[in-house]
Amino acid sequence: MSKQMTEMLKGTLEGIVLATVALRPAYGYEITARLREEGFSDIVEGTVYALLIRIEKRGLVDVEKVPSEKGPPRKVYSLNALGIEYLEEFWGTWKFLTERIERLHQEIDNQQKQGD
Amino acid sequence: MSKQMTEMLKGTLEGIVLATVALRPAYGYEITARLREEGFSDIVEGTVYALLIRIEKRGLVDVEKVPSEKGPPRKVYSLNALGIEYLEEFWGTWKFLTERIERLHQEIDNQQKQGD
DNA sequence: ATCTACTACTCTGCATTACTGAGTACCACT
DNA sequence: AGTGGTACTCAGTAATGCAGAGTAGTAGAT
Repeated sequence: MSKQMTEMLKGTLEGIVLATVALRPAYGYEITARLREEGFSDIVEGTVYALLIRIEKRGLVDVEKVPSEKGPPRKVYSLNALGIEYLEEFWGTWKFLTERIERLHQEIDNQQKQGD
Repeated sequence: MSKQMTEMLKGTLEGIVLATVALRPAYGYEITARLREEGFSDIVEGTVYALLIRIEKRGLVDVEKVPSEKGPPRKVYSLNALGIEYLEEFWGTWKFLTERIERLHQEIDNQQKQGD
């Protein structure tokens, strides 16, 4: 993982995982695997599990233990009402940030065009 | 500042400041003020100054001391070749992240529409 | 002259978060 | 017994932003 990406994930990985769970309930190992498929190739399991415990403690998700055919029981997480609310807030914060960064990017772009 | 925004700024504030300086050279107090005007109303000075010292140490910016009419001399930062390269990398990482988050957002949106 | 206010930069300690790297446990197959 | 894949846990570390205080320079008010 590039250092840049690691730092950028701080504050966004939580939203990404909440959104993943919002799409459909999932357990840690599955979430980690899905993130890796999505291109976050170097996400470590420990990071995801720690995050899941965090959001569980904050009461954003409900947890259900489900036996697995191939290993220890799975902790299946699903977004509850508080989690949905929190995810909405995340989209808002994210939108605010992307708009400002996008604006900066375009200002630089325009400047470069004028410099030709 | 919301806790969400604080965490989200980790890893992105650096790019925001680099982009701000790329637009035109600037000094710390000015950058802080500009960020506040842009909507990052609760950015603290200490954060920006610490970040500037960091990117200076990494050799991403050049610094020039310029006397001020109204206070201590200003440290004017401008992006150098290495900084420009680094900023390009930032845009790449940022694009990767926004694409994936945007995709997640739309998948949830589509799901909600189907759920009607 | 000194007090206040604004400009401008610095510094220490803290909270949060992701990574590293190791460990535990359960099951299937050889 | 040993290997490999599934599934979760945990201690220690690095990086970053915030809180809050401090230092300094200039100008105008008291």
